[in-house]
Amino acid sequence: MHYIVLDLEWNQSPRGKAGKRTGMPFEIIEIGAVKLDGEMRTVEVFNEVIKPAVYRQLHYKTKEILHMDIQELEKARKFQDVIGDFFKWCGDDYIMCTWGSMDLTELQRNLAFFKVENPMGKPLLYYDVQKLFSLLYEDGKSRRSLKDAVEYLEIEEDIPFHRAFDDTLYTVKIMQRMDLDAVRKYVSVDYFRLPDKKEEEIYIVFGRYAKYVSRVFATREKAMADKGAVSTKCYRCGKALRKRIRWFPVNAKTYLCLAYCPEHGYMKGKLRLKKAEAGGVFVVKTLKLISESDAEAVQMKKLEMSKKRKESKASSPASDSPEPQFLKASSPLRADAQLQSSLPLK
DNA sequence: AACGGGAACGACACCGCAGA
DNA sequence: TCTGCGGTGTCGTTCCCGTT
Repeated sequence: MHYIVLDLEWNQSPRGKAGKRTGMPFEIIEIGAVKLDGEMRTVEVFNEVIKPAVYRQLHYKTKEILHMDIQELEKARKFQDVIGDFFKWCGDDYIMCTWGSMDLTELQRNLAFFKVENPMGKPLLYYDVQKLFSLLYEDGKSRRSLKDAVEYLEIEEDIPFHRAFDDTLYTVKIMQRMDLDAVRKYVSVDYFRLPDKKEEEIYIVFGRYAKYVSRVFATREKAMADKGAVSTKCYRCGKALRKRIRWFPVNAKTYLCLAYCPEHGYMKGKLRLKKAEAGGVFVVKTLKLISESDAEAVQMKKLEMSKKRKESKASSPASDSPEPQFLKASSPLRADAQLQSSLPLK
């Protein structure tokens, strides 16, 4: 099993949205990759630029960021040839590692656009090294730039950033300094190719949480009506849990819920609705066993959402009643927004 | 049954930061 | 300039429920 540390550079329409080709917002113009063995030792490298077929001029931003000119690209081979060699070079037992979550999506978009067979696994699991970095050194959510991470780990900045192979080398150095074993289980899922049917849906149990990726539904309503999509099963014991707080929206795309496992305690659910590439929506749900105080936080979040709205309403008519309206709002909760059973919280 | 006010919903804009 | 992600803020719509 090898690690393929990959970095791509791409270009976009020099005329902005006006000149954008459907199915190809970004055209890959360079591939850099390093193959590592299990001990993080370099086995082989791959480094090649690609002749653009769609956007034959560089976008000003691309020019600004990347250190390359169009003449260099014109001499290169075309995408279909380079990518064929690249996958041959990869072999067939590997896991991709990238800095950030976009490279594999864009790679697959380019494959689809040029009608090249996609040889990568489905579901496509990979390591997002930027995320692993955050899990190890920060809060697990922050997204540091590659340069920041390099500086943080005191890696010598002896080559410029923003060339595919050079950025790959920096990513490799970061991986070599990381305690990869500590975060090994935190694989990421690429959402370009989604499950077609129920049997293909993705369910991964990590140490501290579980993740589910649904198939594509025609509408948001159909997604939210699907049993599997909205269920809250304990990932420790498999028991279908009763919700203490039903799914409630925290913004246009995110919902939270709170369930309770008699054996393992409170479990928080977070559900995100995402747009699929070919239309429709799919669900990414994470379930996490949490402490009682975190469970209270979910309850607070729900109350906070309603309070915020009340305040924004109350501020407009400028009515100065001595007693704020929301203090007496203990009863008029909508039936579907009410707690299903009384919470032993606070 | 019709009305109206307030709570809740939900679609959308926008932000900030990452990637190119 | 464009995409992705996680988040906040705004505002029109929908729903509930008490009043008539």
